[in-house]
Amino acid sequence: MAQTSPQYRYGNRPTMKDVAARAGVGLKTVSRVVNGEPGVTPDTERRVQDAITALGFRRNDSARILRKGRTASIGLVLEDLADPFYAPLNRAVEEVARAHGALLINGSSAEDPDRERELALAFCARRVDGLIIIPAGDDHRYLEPEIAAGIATVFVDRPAGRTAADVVLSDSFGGARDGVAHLVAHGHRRIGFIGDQPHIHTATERLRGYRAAMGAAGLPVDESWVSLGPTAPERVRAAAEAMLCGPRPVTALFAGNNRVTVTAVRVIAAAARPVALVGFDDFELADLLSPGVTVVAQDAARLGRTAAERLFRRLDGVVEAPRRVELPTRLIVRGSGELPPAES
Amino acid sequence: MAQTSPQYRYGNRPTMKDVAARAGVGLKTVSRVVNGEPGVTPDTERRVQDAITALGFRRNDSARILRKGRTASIGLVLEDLADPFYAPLNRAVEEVARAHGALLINGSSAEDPDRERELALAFCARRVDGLIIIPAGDDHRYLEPEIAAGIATVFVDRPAGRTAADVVLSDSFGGARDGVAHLVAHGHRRIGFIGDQPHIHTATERLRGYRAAMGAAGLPVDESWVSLGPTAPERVRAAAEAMLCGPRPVTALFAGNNRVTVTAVRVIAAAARPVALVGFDDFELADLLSPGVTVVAQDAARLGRTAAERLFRRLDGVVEAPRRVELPTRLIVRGSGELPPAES
DNA sequence: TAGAGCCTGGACAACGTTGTCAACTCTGGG
DNA sequence: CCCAGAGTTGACAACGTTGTCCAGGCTCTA
Repeated sequence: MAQTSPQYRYGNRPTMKDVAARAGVGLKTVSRVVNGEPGVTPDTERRVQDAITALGFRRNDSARILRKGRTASIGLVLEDLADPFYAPLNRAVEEVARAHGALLINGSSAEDPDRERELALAFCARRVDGLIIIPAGDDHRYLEPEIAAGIATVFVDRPAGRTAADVVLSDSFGGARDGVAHLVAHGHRRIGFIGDQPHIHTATERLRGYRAAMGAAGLPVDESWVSLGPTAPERVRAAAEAMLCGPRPVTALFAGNNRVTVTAVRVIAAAARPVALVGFDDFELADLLSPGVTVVAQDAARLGRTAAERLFRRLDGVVEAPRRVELPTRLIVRGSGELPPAES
Repeated sequence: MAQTSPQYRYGNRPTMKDVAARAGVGLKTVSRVVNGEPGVTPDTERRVQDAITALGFRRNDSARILRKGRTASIGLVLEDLADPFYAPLNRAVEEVARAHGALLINGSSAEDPDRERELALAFCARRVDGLIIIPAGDDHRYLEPEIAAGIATVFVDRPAGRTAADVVLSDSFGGARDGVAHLVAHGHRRIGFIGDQPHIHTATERLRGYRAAMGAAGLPVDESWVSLGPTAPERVRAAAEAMLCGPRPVTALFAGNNRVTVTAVRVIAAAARPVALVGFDDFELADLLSPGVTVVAQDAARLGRTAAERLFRRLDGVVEAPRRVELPTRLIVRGSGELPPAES
């Protein structure tokens, strides 16, 4: 059949009514064809299909959602879409969503609790079926009406604040403890810790791991060896340099996350004497630096996948108490942690 | 006022009607309060607000969208959310969207034209106001009804196929030409080119730049020095090793994108003799490898920002012919390109 | 040939919101 | 005391879809 010239009306799209009129059938018949429902003769179906292509019709999902209740979409609030640690997590969530036929809406909180809240609630207004949140704030009571109303919610990477909900975490404490123990095992006695801001759960957990390892080895911790704060390069650089040049200089550094590690590598590369380093989070090419950077690796993709699967299980109707899942970390030894201390 | 216990009904959220009933006002008055419209006495407003918090009401944006026509959301189809090159682009688009009060829906095409199409059309069904697409396929006529119906569309990183639309690109040809010329200037005569799959526009453009630089220097190109294909490490590794060990081994490599560069760095690090390298796309820590990797850098964030700004300009009603914007690249010299050829 | 049952198709209400418009209340002036 | 005008408020339709339900035509059987 020759396709007649499409009759688009700008900003005024054809609806099922238009298609029905053109095909000379009823409204519901068009709906049936569009949704592949049974009960339409092949001939009628073809007439409808022709009308659809001729008019350039596309179903309006807003109306559909309004009618059906479910939106087949989930929202993801993370810290920074562009962070190399969160990007794979994002992708993993997307894959799981796709496998369940859902779309993904996402946004970066930039560590701002207000922005996190704003994003999460905007997603709720869109009536996403579920939410995955990497918390920036530490009070998530604002989500209670939403959760009660049926929006499944899973927190990742950091626990929710003041709210019972599913959480998927990495073992920050254990990972940091093992990483620091590795440095201790190689003879280091004065080890610095540079981490993220103290209100971030993973930052304090890792610091706790650091203290645990030091304590277990009977090593005192000079408070000038500990620095928490923003991961901006300038801040980290200043902190590292202070530790390396202070009155009681450290011989090794433990970096609290991937952003810190990257800056630490730069500082150490420029340092007068070799400094051992272990970083939390693996990163691309870590093995090609010299020495290769020893890291405590967490599996960001698995974190995302686990959270998303948990979310969809809830959406599928599984009812159980909120659970806390903790994924193990893995120490990847590459050399930078094995440097002997410059002095005993 | 004491807050009465919330009366959430699971899966059956309160609507404006419920709020109106509880506050003892009309439906429209609730709407006015929710949207901050004028013409409501402070007393009435407070009654409504109380009812809202008591019921845990949140406006249903699906219904709102249906009624208003505009969705205040845009869709972004990219190749891979987790790719370190696209992640900043993604973030930049998000920032611009946010500045315009729009949400971002996104998805990865994984270089699959069908998946690109599926995602883009799903976004259209959601009635996004605009689309930003990093094309995987080379035929975008499927979008014509959508564009005609008013969905603004901008293509980024690669041009649209068979459709007139705004495009924002990096200067792949010029960048590759300059990068290769840099190698030539350092005495290299036999230079390999490893790029992405031939159906990808940027891949062929960069190859064209390579050929142009070689031609301009009067250097013949042995076809065994050119390899296009998937950027999977195995494929790139095999290609690089073949070029380094072949009958006419190359003394330098030009890597067609960030994925290729990373693998090339690994191969070269393990090679018997030094091999010069220039890569397209900058990457983190490129300066800390030894030697530092010389790259042709494109500004992914700027690419995304430019595209998004263009999109919103169209959404603001600016009418003009589709335009092609080409952003310059920048050669960042770090050392790996300056290695002399092993032999003349 | 009548009756039962199936298949196809369509009329209509409902989802939750916003725009239109009319009605109402209150103030102040004549 | 009435009226104009301003300021509030609410009734109602509409947005585009889907679920429910019924009508009409057909086939099949007795």
